[in-house]
Amino acid sequence: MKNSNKVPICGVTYIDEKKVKRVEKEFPDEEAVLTVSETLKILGDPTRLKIVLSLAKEELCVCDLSVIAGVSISAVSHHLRLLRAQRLVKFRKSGKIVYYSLADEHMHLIVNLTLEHAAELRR
Amino acid sequence: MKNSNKVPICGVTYIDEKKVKRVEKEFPDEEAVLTVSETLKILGDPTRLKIVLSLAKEELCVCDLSVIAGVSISAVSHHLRLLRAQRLVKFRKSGKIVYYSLADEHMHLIVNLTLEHAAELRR
DNA sequence: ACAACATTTGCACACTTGTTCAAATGTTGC
DNA sequence: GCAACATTTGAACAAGTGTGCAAATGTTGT
Repeated sequence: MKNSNKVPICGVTYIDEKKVKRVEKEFPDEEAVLTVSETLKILGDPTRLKIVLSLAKEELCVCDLSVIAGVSISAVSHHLRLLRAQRLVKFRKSGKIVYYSLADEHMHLIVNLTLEHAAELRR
Repeated sequence: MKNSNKVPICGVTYIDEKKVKRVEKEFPDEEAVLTVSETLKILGDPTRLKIVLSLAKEELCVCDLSVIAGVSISAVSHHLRLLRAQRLVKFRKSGKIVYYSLADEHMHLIVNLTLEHAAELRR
């Protein structure tokens, strides 16, 4: 951001300071923005989205997820690590096999809303 | 995907084919998955999320967005191009100034849901 | 036509990301 | 203990991304 050192930033005449202040007044703090954007970024990958969409229907092991998502088991595992880190999925171990499932109900809602949005765009 | 050429993929004993088939049965088609993940990816950047959060409250010009988001006007403009391409925002021109706003109501919902999810994690 | 200004665009560069391969870890049954 | 297997992890690499700078575009008022 070079502009902030210079005056005027844009022609001061055109900046609507009232609007800016109004927006900034109840803006989520930096941390919240980062958390949310991180979550959305995690979902913003086709492979991970497939994983999440699958888990929205069934509890599945890594191996089965690999088949559905169409990538290697290793790749799935890497993605699951990210999903776990953001607490979007949970898992339980049963011997060698690890079963994953969605962490909470928010995930379903978010995904479904975005599907609706996509559907609307195609009309 | 190297595994798909080899048999068995995992120990055939452990793959639950029924589950896999069940999930694949009504899976969104590839195109839908790509569209949705693309939308989420777009929102999955702190700067763009700030832009969207701002526009959720006020119609704003590029210059004001630059101040709120804390990046250069150029950067904001680049981001707005992406947001426009995904039809997440719309705009109107008034002389030199271009005013941006959110494209539809889905955006509000998606963002708010994710904020809720974030809030829940912090409890 | 010109100067002033908001916005956009092309380029460059550091940085991030998704993937695979190979090796490591952990678990089961012999 | 050992072999078999599911999963995880680390390294490496190509491809993608966010940013600022500088130049281009478009608009207004003189």
